[in-house]
Amino acid sequence: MALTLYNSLTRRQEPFVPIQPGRVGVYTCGPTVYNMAHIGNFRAYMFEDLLKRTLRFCGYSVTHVMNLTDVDDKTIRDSRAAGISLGDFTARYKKAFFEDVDTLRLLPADEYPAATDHIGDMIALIGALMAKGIAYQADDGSVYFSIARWPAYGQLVKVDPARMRAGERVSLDEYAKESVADFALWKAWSEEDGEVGWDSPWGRGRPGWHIECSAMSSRYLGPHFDIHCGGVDNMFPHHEDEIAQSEAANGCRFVNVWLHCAHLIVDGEKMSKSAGNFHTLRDVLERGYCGRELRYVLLATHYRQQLNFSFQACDDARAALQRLDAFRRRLREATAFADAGTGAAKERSEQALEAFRAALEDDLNISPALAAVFDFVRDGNRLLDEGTVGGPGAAEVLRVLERMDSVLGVMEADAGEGIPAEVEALAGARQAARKARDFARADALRDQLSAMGWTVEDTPKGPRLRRS
RNA sequence: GGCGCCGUAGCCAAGUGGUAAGGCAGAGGACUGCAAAUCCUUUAUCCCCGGUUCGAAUCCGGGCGGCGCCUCCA
Repeated sequence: MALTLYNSLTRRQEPFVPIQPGRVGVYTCGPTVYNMAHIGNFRAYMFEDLLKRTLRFCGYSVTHVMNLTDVDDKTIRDSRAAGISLGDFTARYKKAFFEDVDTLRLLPADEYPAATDHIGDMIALIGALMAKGIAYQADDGSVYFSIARWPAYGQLVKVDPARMRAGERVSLDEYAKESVADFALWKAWSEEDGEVGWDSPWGRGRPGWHIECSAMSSRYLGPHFDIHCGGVDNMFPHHEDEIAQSEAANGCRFVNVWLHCAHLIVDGEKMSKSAGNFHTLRDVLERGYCGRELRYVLLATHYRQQLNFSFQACDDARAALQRLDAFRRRLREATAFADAGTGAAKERSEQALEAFRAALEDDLNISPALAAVFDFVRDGNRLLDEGTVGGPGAAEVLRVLERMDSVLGVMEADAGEGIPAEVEALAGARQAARKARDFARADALRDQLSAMGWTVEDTPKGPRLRRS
């Protein structure tokens, strides 16, 4: 079996074939840095993280580029409202974004190009389109891409330009365009832009939204690369326009595989500020959940499936993760036990890893992948109960579990498990009380430990302490 | 109006022609001094109505319900 992915361009699942053997270039649409990213945004970044980790798991070397949109209507509007420069304003949210990326254990991209650092690349791209006569400058001073002069337009979304509802959501000042479907490449400076603007062959202004992704993706990945991702809402017009601009300017195919993830909804409803169900990562953390718990929630639904977020789901995730943690803890301990033979462990491990791999290779089918993990946990626990796994066998099982986690990224961070001397002493006293069959005292000590946040588990090999 | 997605146990969620994975929660049991952890057993007329088929959650038609995109929203 090999990796297959659902390509939005062909609307079918197809084998993934990289342009260069063994190497994959991935571009993902990143945040517009004008506020805190919400959990819906992170759903998309989580899916991209899963893709990236799966590609690596399958042996590919991945180059990942994620843009930061730091100049657009909203960043300009809100920075002015805040009375600070665009750069100072977006810097705040860039910082917050990277903190969140870290909390959610998203693997960092290789490049995070910001739009404002690549204005030159965009001007060059627009220049190429002007030279080819595909773009034009309208009476309002802005430069537009002419769909009429690019018949290949509309590969991703089957839109009929004639059917587009002119005027409905098109601001009046855009009537300068030759056709409603034309989109801005360069927006002429206007009063609301304040200090923000760059000089160009078409006068002072700023780039349109779509052009940044075309310019920055080809800058870092070349004009033709493997995979481009984003949320479904970006298919049209953003990605459609990117394809048109890039292919028209560069004269070659832009992207081989387009992947889009479905949206996240909350308790069955669209997430919105007015509905009061709008959550940022920080909101979730304030409710007492940790990054990996939200990570699990965002990861556990297939990316093309609408994800229904709820705090119940966070609770479920916590319990599921504790099960994984407990299993790993047992395995760690068991590596120190006597060798119980590696046959059963090895066979079961290979089988589990294969099932896990097969599921992911099937368009990142996470549910069966997780099922493979939990089946493995159950069988592994059974072998541990039976005492048929120890020493090298346990190490083998542990190795496979950690290999799985290289994709999931949800297991307990190692943390040296430092047990305070005081806790250790109480546990020792409790054990002594148990030996003396003074159970009332033993239970009192256990309650005391519990109040301090520690759980005692009595195993055949002695008590085990863990944070609860 | 155009394009598209979805409806499977109390909750989340796979499966897309041969009588239903997995997680959480619940029930019973084993283990334990009691617990915890773990294991075993157990919990589904697959939204409705027709149709195709030897056989449908799975394909087709029609309903009902939820969600998304249609110019800068992941």
